[in-house]
Amino acid sequence: MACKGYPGRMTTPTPTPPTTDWLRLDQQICFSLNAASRAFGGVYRVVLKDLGITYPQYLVMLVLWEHGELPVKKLGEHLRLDSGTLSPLLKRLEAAGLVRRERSARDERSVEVGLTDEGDAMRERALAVPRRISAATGFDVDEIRELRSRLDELTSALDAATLERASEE
Amino acid sequence: MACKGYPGRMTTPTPTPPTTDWLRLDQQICFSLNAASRAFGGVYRVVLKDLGITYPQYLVMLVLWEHGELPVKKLGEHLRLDSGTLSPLLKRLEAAGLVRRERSARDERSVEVGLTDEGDAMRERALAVPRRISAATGFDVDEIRELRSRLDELTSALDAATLERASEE
DNA sequence: CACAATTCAATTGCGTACAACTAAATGGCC
DNA sequence: GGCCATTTAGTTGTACGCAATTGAATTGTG
Repeated sequence: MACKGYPGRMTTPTPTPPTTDWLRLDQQICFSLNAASRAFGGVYRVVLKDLGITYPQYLVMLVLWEHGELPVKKLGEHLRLDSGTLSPLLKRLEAAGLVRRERSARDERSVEVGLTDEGDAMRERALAVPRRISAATGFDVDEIRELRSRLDELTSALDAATLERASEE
Repeated sequence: MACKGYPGRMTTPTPTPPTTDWLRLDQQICFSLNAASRAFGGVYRVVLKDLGITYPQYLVMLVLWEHGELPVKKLGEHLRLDSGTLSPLLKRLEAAGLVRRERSARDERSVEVGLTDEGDAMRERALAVPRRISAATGFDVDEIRELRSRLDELTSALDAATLERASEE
């Protein structure tokens, strides 16, 4: 590295930001959101170690436990994920023996994803997960519900805004 | 693929889940959180295209605009990120001409990250970003603040829980 | 001063995310 | 039936995020 020795500073650090500085990190809702999301990731990593799957893989299993066999497309709609993310993820779940993938007979473009016996059996063990996670948040059920609905509102608004901007071009 | 032809279903889709099914996707706060975080990502991707940086890179710039020159370690503390994430990210910002990295003279282990003139100048253009993002959320300032503090509580609780579990082993 | 423990950035390896593209299959439409 | 737009997974390339490791520099202790 070394970057040829340089004395002291490189640039004037913003002299005196106004009291309402819209660029302050702690003002950014997105940062709090991102941080909370990653903090959850940390807890799930610990809790899911028993099951040997990652958090996104756990989400896929949730959908399959709830809905049974499903084409990749539908899976992606439930999870907000596209095939670029799901294809390799599903291959890993398949390699782990938890799901099975097969071309649909009626529509050869579609791939149906279903649980193996082992994947189905994991549901029992997974029942302990939500309680452990819930305990880690320190929030009660009503607080969680409230926060959840707020976040879902936010997501809807953001999705709508993204589509608007995309269509402006 | 082909998976040797298989007729109909693969596994019994859970027969009749109890009314309070803790494994339902829409019950998971983490999913709402994750979805909101990625929805933000989408909006930022559009808004930040003008500046030619990604959202995590924008967060780094926020910290540098606010605090001026900083060692990688401190940057990571502000952002909850480690060198595994920051090192390559900072190299990209350096390649883009926005930041400069140099070994500290006092402590050769440490690398000081500072803004270039170009990086400092970008601050002006970035002032438009928070307003555009805020508009996209459809939330007013108080709602945002409320949500932010809730999320920060959540993050603290989750971090504490992660540390507890880690120390249990 | 010597030497072990610690600190710090970088690297490696793995697993998401997502845009852009490819290729196969399907469904109108003439 | 032949043809074209659309749908669907998969692949490629780029960029996080994080655990684990490496290697250099520093600090604490005798």
